[in-house]
Amino acid sequence: MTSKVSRRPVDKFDERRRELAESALVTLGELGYARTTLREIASNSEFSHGVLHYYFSDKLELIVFCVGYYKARCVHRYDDVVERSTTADELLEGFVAKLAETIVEEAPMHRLWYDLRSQSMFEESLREPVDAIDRALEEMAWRIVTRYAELLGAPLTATPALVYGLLDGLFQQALLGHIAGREGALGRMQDEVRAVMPLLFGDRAAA
Amino acid sequence: MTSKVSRRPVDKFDERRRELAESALVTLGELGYARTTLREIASNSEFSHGVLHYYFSDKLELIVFCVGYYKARCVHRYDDVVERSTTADELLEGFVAKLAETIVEEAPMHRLWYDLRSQSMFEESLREPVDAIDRALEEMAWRIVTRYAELLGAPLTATPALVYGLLDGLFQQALLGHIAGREGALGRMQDEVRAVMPLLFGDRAAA
DNA sequence: GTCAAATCTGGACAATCGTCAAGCAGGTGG
DNA sequence: CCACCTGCTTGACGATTGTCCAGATTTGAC
Repeated sequence: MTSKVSRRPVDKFDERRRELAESALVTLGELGYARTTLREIASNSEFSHGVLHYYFSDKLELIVFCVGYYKARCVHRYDDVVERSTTADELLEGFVAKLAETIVEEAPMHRLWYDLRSQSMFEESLREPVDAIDRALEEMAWRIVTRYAELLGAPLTATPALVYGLLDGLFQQALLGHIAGREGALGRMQDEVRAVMPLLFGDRAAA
Repeated sequence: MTSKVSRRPVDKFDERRRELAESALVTLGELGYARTTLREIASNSEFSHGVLHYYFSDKLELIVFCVGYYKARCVHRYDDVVERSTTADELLEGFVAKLAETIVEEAPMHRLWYDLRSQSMFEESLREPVDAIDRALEEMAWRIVTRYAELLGAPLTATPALVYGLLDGLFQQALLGHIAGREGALGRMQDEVRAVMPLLFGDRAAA
């Protein structure tokens, strides 16, 4: 109906690629980029290790595909908070709450992200897809602060790169602290974000 | 003369360990943690690969030793600027200049640092030495901003963790941009740091 | 000079990796 | 029923890895 042939190889093919990418991301989140092997990925799926070369020409292509697949699900993590909030304070509190929540619930994915970003400084092939995610995350942070400025009614002088750099640095430190088991790492990060956000705006920031 | 026995095995032993750590750091900076092999480290030194197990029980112990060795040389990178500066503006300009300079001249070491810090989220054994460096870097950043506040005569409300998180985030983005060959990445970071520093202080920050 | 300890070499080991290819299962079209 | 394509399994390969060790070499004490 949708096409002349009843079987749609492209859809099936891509669907299985995504399924394998899912298993690969679980493994990558557990072991990191360096220690992840194709056999371990396969053992985390319902297939054998040989099938990976049927759907991916290369280990690197698999990783790159995973990076892109990972991107799609995480760059809109705060959209709900941004859209639903009606006051600046509500937005800020919803934001810091979700920041801590995602560190607790998705720590393996976040440490994988920082691992891959580090690897991109050594592996040329990773730079483009990694940079694409970094830009998408930067836009995500920008959507938050512009909406915050709107609700606050204060002028926003910072640049997207500045905002993302600041928040990402605080987030990374909190993730490190949380994985290392340091108590209060998340709460401290929340306080830091609460302290930083008003600084990005004009004089009315005391609210 | 310096001791009863003319031969000092401990000193010699440690001296060679440092020598090998030097070669290891060169290799690690080029290839990253994942792709660095003991044979490659040895080929970057004047010894054969077997000697590494004479001075280090394990590959991991070698890496950990390298991390600690690396720490000693980098945490005082800005001490000169801090001590020599007589005005707040001079300190800030010296700081941002040195930030860009170290990215250009020591990019392999910095990407290695971020690589190792990421690995510490997967490898338990790396957490303690990595965290020690992170704390030392935090203190380094704190020395800079406290001196800056002193020269500025303005109150400093931020915490060490906040200051380090912010600066480290901006530094990391600049390093990524520089390694990826993006023009203006360093200059943009310098502008961002110049914009952020005054925000950490009281109202007199417009200077 | 002699001898033993310290130092270093280079090859070998098992384990593990990415990759590949030959072959099996199962459904589809003719 | 046969031929065929797709999806998948299994086992093997060459290469590379960390590790270990037997022996060569160097060093320093006497």
